[in-house]
Amino acid sequence: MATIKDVAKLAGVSVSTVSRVLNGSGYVDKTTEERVLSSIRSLNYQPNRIARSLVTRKTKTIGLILPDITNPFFPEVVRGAEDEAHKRGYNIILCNSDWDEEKEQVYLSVLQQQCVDGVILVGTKLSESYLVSIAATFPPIVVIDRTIALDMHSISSNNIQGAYAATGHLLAQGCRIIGHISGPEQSVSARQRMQGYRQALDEAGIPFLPELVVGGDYRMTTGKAAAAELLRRSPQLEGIFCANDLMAIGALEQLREASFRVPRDVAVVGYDGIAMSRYVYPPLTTVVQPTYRMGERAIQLLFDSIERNQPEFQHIELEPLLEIRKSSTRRACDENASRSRHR
Amino acid sequence: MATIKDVAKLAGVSVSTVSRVLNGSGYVDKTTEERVLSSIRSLNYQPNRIARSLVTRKTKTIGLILPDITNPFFPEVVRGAEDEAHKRGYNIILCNSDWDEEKEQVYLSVLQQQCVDGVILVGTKLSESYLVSIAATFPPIVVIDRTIALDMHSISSNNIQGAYAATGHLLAQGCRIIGHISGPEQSVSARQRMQGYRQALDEAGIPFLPELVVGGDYRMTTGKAAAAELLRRSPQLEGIFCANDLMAIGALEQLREASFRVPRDVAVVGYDGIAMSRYVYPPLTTVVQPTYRMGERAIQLLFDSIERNQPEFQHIELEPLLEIRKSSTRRACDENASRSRHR
DNA sequence: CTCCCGTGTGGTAACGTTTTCATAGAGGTA
DNA sequence: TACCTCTATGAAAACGTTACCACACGGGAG
Repeated sequence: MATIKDVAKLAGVSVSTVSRVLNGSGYVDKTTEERVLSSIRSLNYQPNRIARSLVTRKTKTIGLILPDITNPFFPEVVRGAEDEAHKRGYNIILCNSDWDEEKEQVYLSVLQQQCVDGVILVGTKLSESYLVSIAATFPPIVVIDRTIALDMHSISSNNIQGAYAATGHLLAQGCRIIGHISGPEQSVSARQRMQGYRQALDEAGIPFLPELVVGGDYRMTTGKAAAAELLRRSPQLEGIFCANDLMAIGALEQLREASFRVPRDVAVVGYDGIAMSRYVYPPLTTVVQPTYRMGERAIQLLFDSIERNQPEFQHIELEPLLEIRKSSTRRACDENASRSRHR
Repeated sequence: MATIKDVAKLAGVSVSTVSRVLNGSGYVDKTTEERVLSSIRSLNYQPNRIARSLVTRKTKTIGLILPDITNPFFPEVVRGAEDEAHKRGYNIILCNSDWDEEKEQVYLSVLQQQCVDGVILVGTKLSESYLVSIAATFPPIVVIDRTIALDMHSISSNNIQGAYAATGHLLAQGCRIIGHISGPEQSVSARQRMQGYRQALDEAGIPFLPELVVGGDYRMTTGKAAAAELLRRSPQLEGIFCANDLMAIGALEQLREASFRVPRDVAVVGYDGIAMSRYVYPPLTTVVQPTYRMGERAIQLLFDSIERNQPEFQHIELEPLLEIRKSSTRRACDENASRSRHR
């Protein structure tokens, strides 16, 4: 690989001048510039980013830590982030933490050594106090899918509102006995979705029954088991609101195996709006989160922090959107074949 | 951030000694080592990878270029690669090329500037000659999902064999008029799958009819349209072998909308084994590719090239596996659908 | 006694950039 | 003429490591 010195030698100038041409900084004569550029071309020179990073202390690299890229909620977040990063000349380093705090910490430390310019944490399990404590020695951090009150960027969607809309929809479909398969207890968003569920029941004057809530962990198999448990506890069940789509899909499977008809016997609503939700049978009503936008916005926030040096921390809350499909439309469930929206 | 100099000063030794402790290279006295280690701890020192990379010319970073992380075939490949990379102390830089040759080239160049130690190309559209031509000036490259004959690592699964098994399965189910929704023409794997399809028909003594093949591009909507076209051309259709699962899922949707029963009227088989395939209705028979393993093996190959300096290029071919589900089993297809509960 | 080798340590030149400072000519102004 | 400013350029010091070389000490072999 040719270096800046080779270019300088070939063009008959000093490395300083080549550097100035490269960065468009300082004065450089028109004709020398052309000479330099042609040397660059003929040597097929590409500046070494590592060397550049060492002196500028910027790597144009952003670390993205998420639980598991295999989980269909995350790829779109990543895509949003990567697209936006690429536009701005940044690269993304991907890390899978498996919802494991320790692994998250390891990755954070690796990223710090790697001198990334920023970090995006999706669905982190790290405590707010820990995050705030490391923020001082870290490049800017954006937390997605979790609201951090203090000195840190965060992006989330309004889980309470989304869950409230989902449960409200089930009520509007005539369901009165509505179960909830919740997310993991430590998860803030899971708790918020539960809260939205309770709030909707409250406002409809329906008492909250603890036995109608089964704890899950966002995985498909758990959703299936939870649905079975729910049916065991309350055979009269009319609707299930699941804290995410994967569990809802597991629930659909259980219902089918137990010969319940969806939505006629039991209506089901999920959460997240993963691509798969549209193609299960019956197509799953779900609360769509703006995942792509979340990744995109995260990069924008980091960019503002890094390049514009904007110190104010932003807490962005995006709106989730209830997308009604067949799994919950009891009124018009048989005749109305193509009511679902296509994007 | 503390540097190696700070550590050296605090421990009362030279930077060389600290470096030796850090890398476990050369002689260093037991007690000095402890003194250095405790200085490292008390300063919370972390070696700067950028500086290290500049001199060692190794970044412990691997670039992974794929078409679109949002496409459910890829996350598992990425996960396999990332897990294996993490074990070995490497990081992954993720790039989405959108099946766009130009974007692939841009990313390759960026990765080269970034001095990655290796590159994984998944489903690249770049020509073999181009790849071979850049290989000389590049870090080691592994091509996944494409066999490169020449001087380059490659990992693929046997597409002909997989497609042959899929089509053979449809024949075994009694299908005689079997359509094929193919992948993009430029794609080698797509052509191979077509070849396996033809071969199976051949051996069963069934003539190959060009009108039973509709060209697709691996996307769901195309699969849907292609299925419609296939039904228009040949209403007697008994089976469809799709070159990937997404198109198969699109086909299922079309068949449902056109009131064909799957698998009784038309049996459907997909390819890839994406997670979603299990949860559509009816569950999709598919040729499962060992995606996780492909990513994993790719890293192993790169690792051998980088650290062990093994020069021989390997062409690994993994076995795909036909996973039979309801979308193609014509014998026992009805019972489940009509067993709904009445109360 | 001398030589050599194993051990332990420090000094310093890389690595490929950017950045800061110095220099110098050209042209304008007082 | 003397001085300043603008333009154009080069030299050299960073950036934080590793790697190479030099040196010193002790002890065993000859």
